[in-house]
Amino acid sequence: MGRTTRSVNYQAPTLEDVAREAGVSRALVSLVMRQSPKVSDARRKLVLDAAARLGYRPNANARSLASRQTRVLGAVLHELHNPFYVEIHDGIAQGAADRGYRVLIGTSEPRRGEQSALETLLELRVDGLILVGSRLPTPAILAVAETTPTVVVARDIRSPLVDSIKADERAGARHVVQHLVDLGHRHITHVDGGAGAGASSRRAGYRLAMREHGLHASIVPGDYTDRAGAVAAEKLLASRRRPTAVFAANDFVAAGLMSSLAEAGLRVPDDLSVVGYDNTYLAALHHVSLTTVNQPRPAMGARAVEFLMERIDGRTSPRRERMTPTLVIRGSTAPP
Amino acid sequence: MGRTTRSVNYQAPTLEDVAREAGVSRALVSLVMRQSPKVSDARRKLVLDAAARLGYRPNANARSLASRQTRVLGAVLHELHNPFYVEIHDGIAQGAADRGYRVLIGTSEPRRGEQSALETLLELRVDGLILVGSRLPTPAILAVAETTPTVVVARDIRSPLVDSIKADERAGARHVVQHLVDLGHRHITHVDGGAGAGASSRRAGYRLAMREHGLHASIVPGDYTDRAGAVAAEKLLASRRRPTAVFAANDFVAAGLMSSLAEAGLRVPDDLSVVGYDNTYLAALHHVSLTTVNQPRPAMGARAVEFLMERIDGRTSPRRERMTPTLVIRGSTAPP
DNA sequence: GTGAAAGCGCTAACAC
DNA sequence: GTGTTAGCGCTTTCAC
Repeated sequence: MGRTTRSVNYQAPTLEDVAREAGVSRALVSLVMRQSPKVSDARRKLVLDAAARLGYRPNANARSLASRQTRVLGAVLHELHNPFYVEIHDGIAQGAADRGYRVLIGTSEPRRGEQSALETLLELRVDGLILVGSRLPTPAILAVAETTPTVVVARDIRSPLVDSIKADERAGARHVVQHLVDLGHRHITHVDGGAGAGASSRRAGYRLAMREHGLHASIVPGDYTDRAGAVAAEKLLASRRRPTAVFAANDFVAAGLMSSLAEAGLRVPDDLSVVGYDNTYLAALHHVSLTTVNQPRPAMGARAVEFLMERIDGRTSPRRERMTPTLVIRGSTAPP
Repeated sequence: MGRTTRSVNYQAPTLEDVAREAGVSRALVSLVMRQSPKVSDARRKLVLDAAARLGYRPNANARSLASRQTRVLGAVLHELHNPFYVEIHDGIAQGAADRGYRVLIGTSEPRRGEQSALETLLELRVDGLILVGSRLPTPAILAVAETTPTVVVARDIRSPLVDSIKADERAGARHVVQHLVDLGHRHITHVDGGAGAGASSRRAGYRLAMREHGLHASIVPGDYTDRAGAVAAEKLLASRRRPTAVFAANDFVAAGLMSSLAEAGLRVPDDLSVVGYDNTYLAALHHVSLTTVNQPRPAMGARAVEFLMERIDGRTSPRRERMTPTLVIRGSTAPP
């Protein structure tokens, strides 16, 4: 095997090396690499062959330093574990690829803030930024938007500096309540999502809908985790007046809830109806079969890229888009 | 509001701007930014204040061009949707942060190969690369390792150029078979993971264990998706000789399997035992309660960073680590 | 500690 | 079409 690793102190070939190998000028190589049309096919091939021979790979740092653009979009997902965000990212990746942009996801230690992820991306001077489900304080986001085109998804920000895309959470929550009321439920409890993206709107929508139906709103605090659902279940089981239906802040909460309920011997939907939110694959599993609210995730991501492109191209007027959520009825709801 | 966006043609302040603002030389600012100890506290503060006033953010491109290192690690996850890979990434993020490195995840359009994600990271000249569950052809990985320190997780590569970390899948599969045999099963079918990372080892481990017990191995082809599980369930239901237990390639396959089984009116584990693999949160959901094999995911990620650091520091001898998997027994298995 | 000077690998005018 | 030139924003000797 001899010299095992070239990795250490390996010197990547440069434009200049390629030019020398091909016997042409550096400028010509640069033009070829940038796919300029004003290069003869013969010389192009000459250069490309030389580059391939050397294993040349353009240095993005040098390139963006000189050109003042990176053709890279930065994405920060609040949670990599939440399939909801990941599916939004699918739309982002697709949209970006369609336009010849790359996407990099900034990450940070588990749960240690999005700020550091953001910072990395910013130092790289990405051309634009998409924040998915961000829980960053608004001022922090605005400060970023001041310097870099920014759009937020699954969160609302009212500022001319950023565009936002989210589903109409209030409407989604109202659909849920309407569905349960139609089934005959009157005692409907909401386990909320705490500070999670969209949680306050879902809570507000629930409150509003309950009032409209002349029903009493009752809210158990939680967050977007199945753990929160389990905790909430215990509270519900211990309460004097058990609801006949529970509207969980998202599918994870609902799953945690259902697990604890099952452990306690309660059956869904016979003893209690449960509704989730987000329509993740979790909800679709037959064992779970959760009635839930669907948001057009990939479409939301694709739209974010669209808005971002417009901003990169100079649009300054803000865009705020509300996508329409739909209720997906499965087996976790039934008449009381 | 006046001029709404500064984003467009916003000119980020440079080292020079900070130096001017602080009334010092550029070199001093550079030293401060790199946290050099040989700067007096007074001058340090002077510079830091000026930088804060201007909203200065170092340009990573310029920095890495000059210093020939980025302090960034690139990660490529085969699938963002698979919580198994994401939890490995948690370990990576943690390990990297502990050592002052950043992590960027390369992405590509859904399902369109890891190669383009890799390319982006390589052009950025990341200091090292971690491939998680990669399905890239080995030569492609070796070509990359030739130029950049590389380690693979949840995949094995025998080459002095790359380190690898994976759990002992064969052992995991044997645990599964042993458990089922102990329960009294003799007709155990394996729904495999096709070309998935580790799938062939799980298959081999299953085969081996079955032979050791003098049992007949029977394999239904699949891949790492719940869809594959559903398809396999139909095949099993249609077969003359239905097994009493199924060992699924991973938890997703198991979930799909259980869903289809439930639809067909079969009960798990009463009519059929099911075992998964990976111990994702899916398996832990009470509604699923899947017996499965656990791999120490965050530890695997952390170890990957450790190896990568050694390689970046110059180690050239390869490391291959096999982590020990453990069987997690839940409610999906019972005597036939 | 501090300042000057060179150069990292590339792009972008600009002449030829 | 092709070659020349001047930076992009930073780090890194090296002399002071």
